[in-house]
Amino acid sequence: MTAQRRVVAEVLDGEHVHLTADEVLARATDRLPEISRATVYNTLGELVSLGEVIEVATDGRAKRYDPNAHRPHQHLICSGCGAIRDVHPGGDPLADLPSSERFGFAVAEAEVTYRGLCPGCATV
Amino acid sequence: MTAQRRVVAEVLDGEHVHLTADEVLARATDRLPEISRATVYNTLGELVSLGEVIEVATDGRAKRYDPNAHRPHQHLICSGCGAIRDVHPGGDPLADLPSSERFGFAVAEAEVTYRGLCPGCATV
DNA sequence: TATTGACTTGGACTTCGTCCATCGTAGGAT
DNA sequence: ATCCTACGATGGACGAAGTCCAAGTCAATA
Repeated sequence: MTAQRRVVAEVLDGEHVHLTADEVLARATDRLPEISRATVYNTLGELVSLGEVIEVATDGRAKRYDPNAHRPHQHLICSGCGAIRDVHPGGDPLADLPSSERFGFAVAEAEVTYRGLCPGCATV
Repeated sequence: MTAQRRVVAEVLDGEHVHLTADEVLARATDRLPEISRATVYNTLGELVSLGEVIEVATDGRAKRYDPNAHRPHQHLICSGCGAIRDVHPGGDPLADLPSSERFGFAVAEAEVTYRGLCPGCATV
C-alpha cells in the first residue's frame, strides 16, 4: 500500500461517486502532485480486479469507476446532463430471462441502465 | 440515397448483427472500395438518428451497431469471447423501478445487458 | 553495503472517433 | 448543351481515452 494507491482509494469514496479516470487523476493530483496517469490506471485496474470498484461503461466514452461495489445496484442516468444515480430496483432482472432465451449461456449477471431526464433537465 | 449509404445499409442487415464501425467499413469496402471512414461514420450516425439502427456500448471499447431497431430487445454477451445475442426477456424492466428510487427523474427506458459464458466458452 | 523486487514515472503508442477543407457529381437553370 | 449550386464523399489531421514499456525510485532483505 503506497501513498499513490491510498490517494486513489481515498478519492473513490462515498455514495453516488462515478468518476472517470481523468477525474480521479485530477483529484489525486490535488493531494499528491507527482502521481502519474499510468499509476492511476494501474490502481483502478487492481481495485476492479479485487472487486472493490465497479467499472461502468455508460456511453462509449470514458469509463466511470463506482466504489459502491458491495451493495448490488443499477444505474439511472440523465439523458440531458449525464448525472448518474445508484438505484435499487425491486425484483431480480435475471429472473426475467427465460431459459429459452438463454441460448445455452451460463448467465451470471444482469446490468440495468435506466435513462431519463432528471428534475433539473426536465424543466428546461 | 447514394451508393455509399446503400452499401452501409446493406451491410447492416440481419438478425444478431452487431458490427463495430470498423467492421462496417471493412465490409463496405469489399463492395465499394473507395468508401471512406468518415462516410461510414456519417451514415451510421444518420441511421441512428432515424431510429433505424441502435448504438450498443457494451464495454467501453468500440461501439457496435444493431440494425434490429424495430423489435425491442436486450443483449446477452459472452464474458469469454464477446459474442452478442439479442434476447427478449419477459416483463418490463421499467416496472421494477419503484418511484421512490426514481429521484424525480422522468425515466424513459431501461437497457439490460446480461453477461455469462456461452456454450463454447463454458467447456474450455 | 549490495541486491532484489515491487511500484512509479513519463512518454510513446494504439484505438476509436470527430472535424474540416476540398473535391465530385447530380439536378436544375440558362 | 453548358454552367451553377448544393449536398455528399473524401482523406488527412486532430483529439480523447487508454495501454505499454524502459528506466528510475525506494524499501526490505541478505
